[in-house]
Amino acid sequence: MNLYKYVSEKLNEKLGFDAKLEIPRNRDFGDFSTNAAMVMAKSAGKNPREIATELLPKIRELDFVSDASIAGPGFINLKIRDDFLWNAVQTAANITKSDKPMTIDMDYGAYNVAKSLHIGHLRTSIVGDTLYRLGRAIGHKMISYNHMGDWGRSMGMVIAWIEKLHPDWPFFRDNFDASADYSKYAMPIEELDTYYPSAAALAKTDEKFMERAQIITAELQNGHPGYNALYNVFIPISLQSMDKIIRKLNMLSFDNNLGERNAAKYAEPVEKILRDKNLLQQSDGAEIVVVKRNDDKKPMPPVMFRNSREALTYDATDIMALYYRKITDNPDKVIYLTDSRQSLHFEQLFRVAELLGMFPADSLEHIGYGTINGTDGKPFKTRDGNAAGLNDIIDMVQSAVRDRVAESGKKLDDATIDEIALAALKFNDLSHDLRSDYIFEPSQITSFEGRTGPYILYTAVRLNSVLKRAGDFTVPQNANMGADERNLVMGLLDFDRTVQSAFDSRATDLVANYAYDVCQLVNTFYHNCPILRDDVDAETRNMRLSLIKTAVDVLGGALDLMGLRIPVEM
RNA sequence: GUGCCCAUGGCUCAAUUGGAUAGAGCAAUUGCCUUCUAAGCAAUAGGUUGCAGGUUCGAGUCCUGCUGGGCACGCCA
Repeated sequence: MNLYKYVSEKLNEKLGFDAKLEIPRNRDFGDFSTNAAMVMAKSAGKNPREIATELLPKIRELDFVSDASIAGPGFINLKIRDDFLWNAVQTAANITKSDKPMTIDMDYGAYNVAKSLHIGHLRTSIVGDTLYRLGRAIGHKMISYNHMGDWGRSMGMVIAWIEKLHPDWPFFRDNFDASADYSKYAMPIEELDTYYPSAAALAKTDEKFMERAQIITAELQNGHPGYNALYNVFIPISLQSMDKIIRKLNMLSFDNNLGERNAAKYAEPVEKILRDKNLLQQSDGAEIVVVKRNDDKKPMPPVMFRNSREALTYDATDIMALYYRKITDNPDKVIYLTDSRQSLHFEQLFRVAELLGMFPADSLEHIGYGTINGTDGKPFKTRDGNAAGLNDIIDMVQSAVRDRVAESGKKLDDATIDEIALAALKFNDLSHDLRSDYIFEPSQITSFEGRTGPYILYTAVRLNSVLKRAGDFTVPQNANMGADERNLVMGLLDFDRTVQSAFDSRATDLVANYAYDVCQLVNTFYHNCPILRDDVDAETRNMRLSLIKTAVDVLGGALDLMGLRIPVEM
């Protein structure tokens, strides 16, 4: 039930005017408020309060309105009838499906093969997963892509490094036998993870090594059998390690783990379209697509399709990936979720897609999120100055929860501790505005007072505990609500609206902050309104129990959208 | 140099996308466990929304200029 939408539509219908319904910041003003009179006054050249006085009787005719009054410069404040609210709140946890469902490709994660996940992958993973769940809940057909970095220079670096370690391995021989089984060359993930950083460090000082890596990259892409066989040895190892983190973060698994390598298969058809449309140009030995327009005020460099060493760049593979999605999903929208530093790249990419006639500009969307910084305001690093690994961060939060539990004398199993830790980590990430940077302070994440994920879980756990003790109860037809109960009802009735606008504006922080707001209302109610005490009469008890049930459903719904679960106890 | 983004109590973040008295959490001070889980509730204190103009019934939000910060700008992804 989307109360906001319902009231808004009925009100506009009654007034014959498209007014904007607002929820007053100050609840004393009423449940809803409209500025219709002030907007109408402008075109009519009249006093807003005068018009408001004319509108008031009409508004009072609406059956769900218990009171309407004029305030301030001409706001009309509404109060909703309690019996209407009580009836409405029974379906507060339901999410309204979209009346025009779309097919939406979501590109997030973008994990790199043979490079362990680090803090830079945190937001794209967590927020991407939540956006996906939001879209799905609203009824869109969501298709997720982990566009893996599995075909670029880093692959050449890793292979070059292995060549350095094991020059005697068969992959590097001229008489390589592609039909043999090479699975015995598989290395543990911990070892594989060290290859890229080592190679990258060496390449910085050793030009010859860098050159070798570049040659290998090009040869790999052109089908060199030995390199491809070796590549096929370490790819599954890497995929397994990604999968482990995905499960640790309680993310939905990707519908597609298809990256640059898959995209590169479509080089030919894409290049043909580019040539047919006469879009490819030679420049300094490279092939480029000019995307600059005459009316551009900002610099708009060309898109690099193929570099002077004849390797495909990520510009090229991104175009091909888009082509692949067009011919397989034919989506209404493609949403990319990456670091905001890639904004220019995506603007260029979208222009190429438009030039190719593949996707209109408004069907492609890039959401750029800010960086996660340390207290110094610079990208978060571990104490030794390295980018913090995702596994290390998760472990750190988990051990902090373990300490906290030990301190309190509670006994919780490992699964519960992991769930609490995950809530701390994910809520922190989701509750921040996507577009801005935020500061990641381990001590703040791991202290669980106030505005945190554990606070939300704790609230839900307490509610469940009451429901469990209470046993069966009946939902009363009507309710005589006090202020705390009524405030909670209004909060719960805002769930559907929040979900809708969170997806519409791609703002996952709305869901997280909503959950927190509801918890505050719940906890005030919980504190002030006894339920199972002997002096509470049956009618009141039933009313409060049904309210708690709905609150758990709503909180559970919000938590589910964040990929979190309510523990049994904590 | 060109362009994009940001600036809100001591700290970390909000503000229904132009609405009414700018709200939370942390840190500080204080009260509440013989009551359904105190990871909780309640109270006090803390603000010229970076600076200067402008737009209108109304600006933290929109426009202009300035100051300070972040980021990007063809052969990495």
